[in-house]
Amino acid sequence: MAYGSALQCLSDPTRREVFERLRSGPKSVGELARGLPVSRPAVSQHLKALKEAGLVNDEPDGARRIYHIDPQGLGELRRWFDQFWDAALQALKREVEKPEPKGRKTP
Amino acid sequence: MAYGSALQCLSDPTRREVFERLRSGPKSVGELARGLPVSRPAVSQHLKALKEAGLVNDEPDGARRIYHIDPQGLGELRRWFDQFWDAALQALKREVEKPEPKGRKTP
DNA sequence: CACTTCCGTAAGCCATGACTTACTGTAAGT
DNA sequence: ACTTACAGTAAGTCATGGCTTACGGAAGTG
Repeated sequence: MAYGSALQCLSDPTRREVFERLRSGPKSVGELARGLPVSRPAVSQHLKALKEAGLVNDEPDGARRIYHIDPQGLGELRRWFDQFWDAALQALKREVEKPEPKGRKTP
Repeated sequence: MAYGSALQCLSDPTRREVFERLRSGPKSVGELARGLPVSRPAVSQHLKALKEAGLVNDEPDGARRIYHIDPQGLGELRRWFDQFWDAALQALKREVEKPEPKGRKTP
């Protein structure tokens, strides 16, 4: 159940902001921290959490580290999420096909 | 940005368990609390949070209240999530189509 | 070899929130 | 009307975790 840690990661607004910034492409830590209302070490800690959740990955580039979104964790999240999506669609379908057997709600 | 509160809701394991139990169909509060390692008031508080996030809805049934999954919040979450999914697919596609223009990483 | 830049880690502070018990309210049964 | 079952709210406790500053290490530049 890796989607648990992934969801917990994305629950924090700052961490979500970091993750969203990676959507436009790979970036370094300093690049990600620039403009954020928190310190750079904070961003490092967030990236560590995101990496352990399988949401991002990194590769060294000289003295810097380039982070990018990892499809791995994203895929697990999507699979878990689709279960509810399918269930909701089926429930909605049942709701529509059932024309109030007893009693009207909008008389 | 309603997906923010939705993600925060689903970050808690207990709240996630409640939400997952609703996947098999609408249930009452006591029914949801039965078997969970927390008290019934705790489940009530979780349901309140889930409702404010647009993830569940409820309707009275005598002295009970029946909760069910709300497609509303689920849809917003999915739209937000698909942005990353698409971005990840495009990035993966670029990665595959790019045969190392300069320098080999695995010589 | 200094010096700078970039980054991760450690320690500590403090707000957030998940849980409990106790209470109130509402609906159904007798 | 009394009693029982169901559910939401209030108040208070306590752990989790997000942030800061301070430090240490590794890689480029003069």
